[in-house]
Amino acid sequence: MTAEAKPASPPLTERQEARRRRILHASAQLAGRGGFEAVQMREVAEAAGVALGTLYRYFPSKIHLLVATMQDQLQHMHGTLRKRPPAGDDAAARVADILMRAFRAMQREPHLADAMVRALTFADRSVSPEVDTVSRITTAIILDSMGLRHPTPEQLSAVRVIEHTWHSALITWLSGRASIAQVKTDIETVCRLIDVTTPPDAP
Amino acid sequence: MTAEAKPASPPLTERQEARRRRILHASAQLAGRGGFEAVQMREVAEAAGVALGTLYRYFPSKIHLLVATMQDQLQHMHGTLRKRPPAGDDAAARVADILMRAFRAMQREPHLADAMVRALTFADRSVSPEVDTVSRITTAIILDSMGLRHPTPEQLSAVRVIEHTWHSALITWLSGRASIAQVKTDIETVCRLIDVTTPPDAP
DNA sequence: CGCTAATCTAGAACAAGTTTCAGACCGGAT
DNA sequence: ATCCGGTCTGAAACTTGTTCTAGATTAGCG
Repeated sequence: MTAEAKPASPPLTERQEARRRRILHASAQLAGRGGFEAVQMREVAEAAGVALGTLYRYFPSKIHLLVATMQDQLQHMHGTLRKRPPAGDDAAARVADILMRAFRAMQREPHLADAMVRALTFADRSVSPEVDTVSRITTAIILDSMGLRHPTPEQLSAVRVIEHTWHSALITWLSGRASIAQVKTDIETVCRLIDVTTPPDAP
Repeated sequence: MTAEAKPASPPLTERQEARRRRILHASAQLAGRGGFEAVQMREVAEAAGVALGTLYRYFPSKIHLLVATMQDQLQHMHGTLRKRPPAGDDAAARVADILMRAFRAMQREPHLADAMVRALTFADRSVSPEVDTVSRITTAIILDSMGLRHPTPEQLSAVRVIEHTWHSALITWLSGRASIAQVKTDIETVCRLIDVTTPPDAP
């Protein structure tokens, strides 16, 4: 089980799977230049070689599309990050390391990051399931880097707060209201919560 | 100096000030039912008794309008909160108390909160100055509740992270992905950072 | 193969944010 | 009081997300 898991609605045919993939590719491509506003549904449809109506059948809104794009990219990143274990003595340092690595990946594609993160935080209730999936993947990445199999409720709270900070810090960076250094500080600051919530022992 | 301070662009005439106020009132009114999508520029203009073009002269986009609405509401809230001092022994408890009080205010007007917070996190670079103003007011509220006149850089970092958590937790609540209890936990968790960054002394 | 339901395409149509424009109006300088 | 530049109005136009429709294609099945 390689961390996939679709809601297993109707199983897609090969051609459909290919269409879906073309759409996601076009979405990421367009987002890569131009960011959120450059992802125009008509253009996505054309670039994916698909009719507008079909695009909407696969992704019921632009937000759905971009959140799905984020799922896709996150999955990639999870794989990439997993290859090299995070550096750092304690859990806090390792989480900070992973998040900074992820942040550097975002810096390489700021427009893409913009489109995905803006969509994520703008999503309303109709996109909750998909956003939740993104959240689960993010949680998995963080817990992974902590090397925890059975986190305590307290630690899970800390992880939730770390995710909040991560998203919000990204937003402030993307909108030019915080520097890269600022984001780094914020991440390191919030990671201290892990120490607070991870009491004694631990070599 | 009661925490006002406009960028002092051209000073507005009385009638203009009145228009601006009517617009903000209409915006809050419409947001109060229906949330973000219920704030339609044509309707705001009509409700404010102003031409569409004029609305756009005062607020260059729907996002600008809603962020300005948030500034307005926050200012109110700052005043209200200031009246009764926050309860709690240490700074962390007081901050958590203030934020929970603010959160309860949001619960009374969830649609309005939705419109304002969604606009805030969706805002792009063109709205940075206005969003920054909101951020400054929020910071002021938090520092106020801590009773700090000269916060250390470390404490400021903690406050930044608290603001990140505050916004992001609100978002997850508004989009139905987190319960009220969850938000409470998140706030209390992040407020622990204040203890961590406020070393010895302090009765 | 031939049928049927589901899916896909092309394109029009609609909704709401934003822009534009001609003319009416307002406030300050002469 | 008159004139001028900036402001406001009303209305149309434009853009992009979303919906709808009629007809072509496809997938699965007897």
